[in-house]
Amino acid sequence: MPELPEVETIVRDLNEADLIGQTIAETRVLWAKTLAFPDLRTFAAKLKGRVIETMARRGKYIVFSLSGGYTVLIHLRMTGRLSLDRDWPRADAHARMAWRVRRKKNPAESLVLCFRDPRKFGRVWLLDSGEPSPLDKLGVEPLSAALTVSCLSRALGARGAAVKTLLLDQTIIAGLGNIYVDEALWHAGLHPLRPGRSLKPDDIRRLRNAIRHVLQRALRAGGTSLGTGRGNFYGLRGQPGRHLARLKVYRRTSQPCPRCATPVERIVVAQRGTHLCPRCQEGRKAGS
DNA sequence: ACTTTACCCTGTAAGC
DNA sequence: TGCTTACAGGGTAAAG
Repeated sequence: MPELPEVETIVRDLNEADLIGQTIAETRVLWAKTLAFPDLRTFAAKLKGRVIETMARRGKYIVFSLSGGYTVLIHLRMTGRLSLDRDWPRADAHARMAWRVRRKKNPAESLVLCFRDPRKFGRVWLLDSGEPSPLDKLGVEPLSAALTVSCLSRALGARGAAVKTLLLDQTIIAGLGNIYVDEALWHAGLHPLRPGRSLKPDDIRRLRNAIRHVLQRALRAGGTSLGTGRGNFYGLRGQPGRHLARLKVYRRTSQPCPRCATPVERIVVAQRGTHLCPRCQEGRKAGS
């Protein structure tokens, strides 16, 4: 389940590959619903001949800026993966979309960017300049200087919903998912069910620091791979993330809290499995 | 305007 | 062993 550190890892991999300045020669759609705005007739035609100018990340979106003002967005959702291959996917039940890139120096050499997604939740957008974009709705980038204590205080302080629910809301902070929300709340010593408006200035300050700490650590480890299954996270070159061993509570139900050895508890918040230390994150439910 | 629920999907693990 | 069922979850749309 790629969240900010995983998506950022892939974008960094992409930027290390020789893609900037190269031309999209051909697009193949293997699962039509992957297109967020189904316009199959024009999709491949609009992309043909476009030059890749930049590749970046916003929230959990991968953003390709192409010549002519076009933007391609890729959201991996739960199980999406990208890879760079020598040829089109063959007999690959999970391949959903692929692009052949023509290299300036060696046009004969084929390079194919392939999007795979067993669960079919991932989506791809093609946007003309000025078109409404899913990026418009995104909140603050948590690793940017914009995530200040006062910014977080304004966003959370007026809301009655559980702090975990608010942190998962991409219109408030862009890029956090289930793993890093649980981890950040543990680091901050905050119960996931605490209402946003119950948070005091010091709670907000700890939360802000915890979010950045957790994301930076995960990023340095190349993301989190949970270890089982094909839906697992892998980078562009198929490398797993190394952050799993550093998780404090996520998917560690009944195992000792690394801080106080109390068994980690699992509850459900916002329809998501939620992991916490009932002692370190205790008694803060009611607020005040 | 806000909050909650249903839905999209299929690999994996648990249950019989 | 083989089949069936529950579960995982990001985001959006519909419902409350």
